[in-house]
Amino acid sequence: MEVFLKSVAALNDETRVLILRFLDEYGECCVCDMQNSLNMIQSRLSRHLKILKEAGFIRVERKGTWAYYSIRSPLDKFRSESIKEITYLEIELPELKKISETRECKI
Amino acid sequence: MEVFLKSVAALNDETRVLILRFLDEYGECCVCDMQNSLNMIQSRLSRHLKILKEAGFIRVERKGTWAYYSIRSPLDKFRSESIKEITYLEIELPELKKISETRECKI
DNA sequence: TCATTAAATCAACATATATTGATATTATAA
DNA sequence: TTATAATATCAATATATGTTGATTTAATGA
Repeated sequence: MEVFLKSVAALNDETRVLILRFLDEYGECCVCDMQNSLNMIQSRLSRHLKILKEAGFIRVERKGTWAYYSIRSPLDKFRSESIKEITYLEIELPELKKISETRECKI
Repeated sequence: MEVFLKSVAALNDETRVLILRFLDEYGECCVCDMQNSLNMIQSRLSRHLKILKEAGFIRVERKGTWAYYSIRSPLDKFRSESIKEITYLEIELPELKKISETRECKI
């Protein structure tokens, strides 16, 4: 029950649904790129990434000061069905702005 | 997005997960029987039933003063996967107390 | 019509969660 | 080391949601 409710609670927020959709579309992405692309302030984004991570939807890999997030793989049936369902929603996805690669983050 | 979030929000509560599991196990059931079986006060149960109904998980059929709730059928993929996932949770299910049939409700 | 019963809704309150700006942590490089 | 940049966490506040007891609504039968 606890694990299920944690997954469901993580899905129960428009911001997090958008983040999942974003990562599913563009693949691994660092926080500052998401800040830029999704136009979210850092603390807000960080909070939601933590919730999604602890609910088992995403994973992090640290590379220096950067944290790269991506959809966890493999996902169990319920989580992957959830992601699939989110894909069907046809959310308007902002374009990916990869400033991290230019070494000009300074967000 | 709105419909998806409504479904997810409906799942995001231990009480409602239990109600779904209960209805899935025992089939159509009236409110007073659920009150008794699940040991919930009427207003609480009624609120959760409404949320589940509006999220598309269950349906009601009125028979006189009684309201019979059951899992809606057919369910779309996400909702039926959710119900399936809930079944796997192995929730301890209280037994069904069918007092409504004895005509001695007076709850 | 009036009383009774099942169910729905309301009002008050308590708890949980989201947002923001400020601060802390961690890694890198000068 | 010290400064800087990326990310995480904290504190304060606002909003959403759950619980309860009281009230309302709707259907039935005397």
